[in-house]
Amino acid sequence: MREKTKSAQIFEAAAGVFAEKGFHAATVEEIASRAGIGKGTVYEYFPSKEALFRAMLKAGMQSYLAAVRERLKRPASARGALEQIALAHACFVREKGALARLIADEQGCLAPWAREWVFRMRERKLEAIAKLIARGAEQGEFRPVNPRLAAEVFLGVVGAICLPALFTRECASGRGSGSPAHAGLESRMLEGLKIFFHGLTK
Amino acid sequence: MREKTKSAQIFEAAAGVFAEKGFHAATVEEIASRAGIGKGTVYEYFPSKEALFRAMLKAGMQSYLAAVRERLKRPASARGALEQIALAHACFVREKGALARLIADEQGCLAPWAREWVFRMRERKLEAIAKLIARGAEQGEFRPVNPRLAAEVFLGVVGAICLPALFTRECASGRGSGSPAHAGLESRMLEGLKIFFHGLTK
Amino acid sequence: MREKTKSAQIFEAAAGVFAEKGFHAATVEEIASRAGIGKGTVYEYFPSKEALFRAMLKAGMQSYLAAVRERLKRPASARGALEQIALAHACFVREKGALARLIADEQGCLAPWAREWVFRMRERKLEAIAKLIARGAEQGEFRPVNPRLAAEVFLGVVGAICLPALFTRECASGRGSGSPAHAGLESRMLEGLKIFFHGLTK
Amino acid sequence: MREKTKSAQIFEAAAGVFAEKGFHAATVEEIASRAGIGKGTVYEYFPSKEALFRAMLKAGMQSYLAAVRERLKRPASARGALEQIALAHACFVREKGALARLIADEQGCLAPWAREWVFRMRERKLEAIAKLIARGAEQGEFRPVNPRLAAEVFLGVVGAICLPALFTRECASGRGSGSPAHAGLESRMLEGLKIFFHGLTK
DNA sequence: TATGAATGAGTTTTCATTCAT
DNA sequence: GATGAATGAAAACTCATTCAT
Repeated sequence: MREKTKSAQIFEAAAGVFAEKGFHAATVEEIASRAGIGKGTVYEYFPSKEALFRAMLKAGMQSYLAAVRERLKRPASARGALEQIALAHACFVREKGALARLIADEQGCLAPWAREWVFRMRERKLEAIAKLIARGAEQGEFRPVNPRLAAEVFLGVVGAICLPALFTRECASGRGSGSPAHAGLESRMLEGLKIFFHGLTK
Repeated sequence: MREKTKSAQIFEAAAGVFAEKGFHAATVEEIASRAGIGKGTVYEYFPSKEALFRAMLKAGMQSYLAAVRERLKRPASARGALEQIALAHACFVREKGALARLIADEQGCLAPWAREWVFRMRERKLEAIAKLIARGAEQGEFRPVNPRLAAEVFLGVVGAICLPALFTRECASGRGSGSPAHAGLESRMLEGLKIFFHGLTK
Repeated sequence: MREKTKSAQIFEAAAGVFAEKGFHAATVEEIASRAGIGKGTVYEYFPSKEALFRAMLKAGMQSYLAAVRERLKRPASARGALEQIALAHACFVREKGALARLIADEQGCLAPWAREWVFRMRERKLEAIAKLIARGAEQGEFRPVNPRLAAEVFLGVVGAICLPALFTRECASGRGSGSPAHAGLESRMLEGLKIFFHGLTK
Repeated sequence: MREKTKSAQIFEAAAGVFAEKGFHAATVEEIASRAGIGKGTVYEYFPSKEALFRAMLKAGMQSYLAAVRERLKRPASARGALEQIALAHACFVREKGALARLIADEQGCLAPWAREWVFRMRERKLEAIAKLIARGAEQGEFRPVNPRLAAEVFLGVVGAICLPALFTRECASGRGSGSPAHAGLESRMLEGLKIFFHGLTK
């Protein structure tokens, strides 16, 4: 009766190592040893280092999206919805720092194919957020702005607020809640967003 | 009478290759061949691949800072100063795409030491910007806000606006001015900043 | 009531895989799966891959020798005896193509120890055949020749006639009788031997 | 002023190791060390172990064919031509034992692609020899026989005569002339062929 | 000074073998 | 007995670095 599947164990170790070292500098050996298994065992679950990386990114992105969707279930104003997205982002960063550095981090220095994949993900997020902002503008909640541009600004703000938390070493240990960089991440997020929303108001 | 010193030639080639492939996937051989010199020659100028990387980052950062300082020479309002910083950033991205992806890009997945170095650079920038914002608030130009937080938001906005330009392939070729992603980078920057400044006003 | 013992099952699968891939490229996993058993089970019957290979060669050689002896039971002229040997060889190739490629094939590129073993087997065959030829010469059936040399020539002829059948893919499937390369193997053998016997006559 | 090119050095070492161990069991490290160079150097000349193997086979086959053609320059009777072919074969075996085991040896246990390549080479040889035999029959030199079958028999005889020389360890050392297995290889070849030619006569 | 051929440490990947179930 | 998940030794291959020219 193990709590985690072997795949999940490997994912977690891989996220940590890949985030710390980057794809090329990470070694399968270190991933395996951090997962507490033998090197060969990794290859029982993933056909190659790259496949492991892709699978981990994909799973991570799905869990990220699931967290966002969960928070958007209840209807809310445009501002409320955007705040929920931002808080989901902060929460993801706080709880899965290592993964977040690879996924939520929009600008990772990855292999070209990974960069493109991450970029496409970002485009999808931008579209959804731009739609929210456009709706907010139509309904008089925001002043009229270029929704696409405002969406980019929004993601920039959210990312910037989380950045310090991504640089701390403790991220990797999973439960970074005690780290000073994480302290009040959500409240700093809300306060930072106030500037953004103030910029969209009236 | 060469236009560029050998070091500068190597820096330029290195920036391109490092930005495209990342530190580990980049090979000294490709850097040398792109610089039009022999592999061994690189080692006449830099003792190791890592030393070349550090030196290139440092030189790049210095040219970045010089560009910013140049734009801040003439006295200006706080908003004017921040706009100049943002435009310098955009200009740097447009002209040295590859380098920018490594330097201006705050979140690169680099080796730990490089990440820390980049992080410290960011801290210095944040301090300077926070000071500008605090001054603007004191002088009634902005409403009172947490200057440090606002500075983070500012960098987030500036970075987000430049991001699409950093993803385009043409960056590497040095003169990316024709690329659609670069078109109107400065005007998009100013428009994006309007939201930010609106958020700081009244 | 299984028709075949587990060992025989494994032998058959092993012969196929070893013949197709060679000793080193063959994997225990594929042998097991082709035998329809689990990988670990192979090790219940053979202590190692190499032991399995040796045992399979040995068993194969025994069945080859048994087939030859069976055909030599009834007294015959020297020519008749040699023809029976050749036909036994052809028959073995036709029915156990994969094994034949490993055993009857005198020149396999095997591990050194296997090569020596195969070579010793060949020496024994040569001795027996040389004796037959010498007897034939004594009794006036053949003209006087160097019996050892003639025996080598005999084996060369027999092997050459069978060669095309050893290269066909269908060998592995066990019952290759339908293959064009096998069609008339025995009659081609007898016709080829006519040249040989003509060379020994008068 | 080296006597041999680096490629030739590697070819020679590779032929020895591949012949002794087979393709899969041979290691690049051993080939390199036998060639007296570093492991990495092999990869400066050949992109992969397999490429080295193919190149070595091809070069070896060309030198084999060149040796045969050289001996067929002067016009000769069909028998004379066949004898020259056989002697070229014997000579090749004596001088390049290791390579011969891979090339002249018709039945090597190689990777499938290599097996097919060797088989096609054999087919070409068979055609040429069959033509010689057919011509000899037309001109009354030989009695009428199936030329294709007779060619197969011829190759079988030639191969069988050389076989003992291929099994000796000294082959690899290049100049195996002192080995007992090589002693009188040519004279044994001619004597063995007498049986064959006697079989074709009258 | 500039070069690139040579090198071997380090990485990914495979697979024979073990052993708990 | 039978199994297959787990393992790590071993092998192909890459590339930073050296050094003779």
